[in-house]
Amino acid sequence: MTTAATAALDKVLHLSTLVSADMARFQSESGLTGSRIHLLWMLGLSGPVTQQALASALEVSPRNVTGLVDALVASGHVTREPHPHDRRARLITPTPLGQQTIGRLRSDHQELADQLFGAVPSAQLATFVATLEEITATFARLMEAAR
Amino acid sequence: MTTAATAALDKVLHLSTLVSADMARFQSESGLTGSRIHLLWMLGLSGPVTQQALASALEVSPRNVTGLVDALVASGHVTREPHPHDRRARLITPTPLGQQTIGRLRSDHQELADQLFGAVPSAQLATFVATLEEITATFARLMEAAR
DNA sequence: TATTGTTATACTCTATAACTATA
DNA sequence: TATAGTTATAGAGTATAACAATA
Repeated sequence: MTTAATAALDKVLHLSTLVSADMARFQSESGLTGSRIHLLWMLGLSGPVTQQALASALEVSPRNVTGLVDALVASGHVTREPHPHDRRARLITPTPLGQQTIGRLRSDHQELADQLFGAVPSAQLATFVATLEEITATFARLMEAAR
Repeated sequence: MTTAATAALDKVLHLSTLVSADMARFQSESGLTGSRIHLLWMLGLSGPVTQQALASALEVSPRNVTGLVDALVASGHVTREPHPHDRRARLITPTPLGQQTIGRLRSDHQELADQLFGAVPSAQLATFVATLEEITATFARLMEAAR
């Protein structure tokens, strides 16, 4: 028998799958991969940063960032510039093409959000968001306890 | 400015991230990878099937399934048996170890669902699920229209 | 002819370990 | 000594194309 709780979790996972599929469309249109898009997104949030900072933000090894940045330099989305105060480090900065891509990521994200939630009455949306916040907080507590 | 809609979408994505992190725990405990777990999960839903069927269910190439099944045979989770009616095909069947893993996947899934949603009042949960269904349906329509 | 699965080849993401240059 | 990044090496997932066996 399927409980109401498992049905709810399954629906959350299903929506995640759909959102991932939507992201795949952006990937094929832009010629970028998911990991490179993720890096660009983070770079858009932070502004120019070192590779170390990207490795922390993406929760990935420094070596991995080297590869992703190599690819984004080759495709013209970012530059590796000398760090002004630390000659060991490099500043990763979006090029105009990179900035344009980040802008499209943001507008697509906003557009998707509006399309999905625009028709939901605000009281219902408030309950939805409050529930999400509750279960996310519960989850964080569970993972904390399991650690 | 962040709209209510983007805030809602961001929270959904955040929860997805947390669920993925939880899955990573199962992976390290079982020694399996995400893709192999996904295959086992599907195999549990379908019962013994051909690799073609798995490729369709996982939305992945037949070549990819060959590699995943190779690994799961090596780790003792599934067997490749001759198909009774079609000598081209192989039936992939979980071993006792595979069945036990599928069972743990299911019980962990159920337990997680209960932990997350168990404390949510049923009226609130109903609104939550109804909202999820609405936006999922909206999404399906959008993707259909874009195709 | 069409389908099932495999071999061949290649790209991407990912990690750890050893190393260089700098702090 | 510690940190930033790269080179070396390796494993896993993924794809396409060519091929063999069978339908």
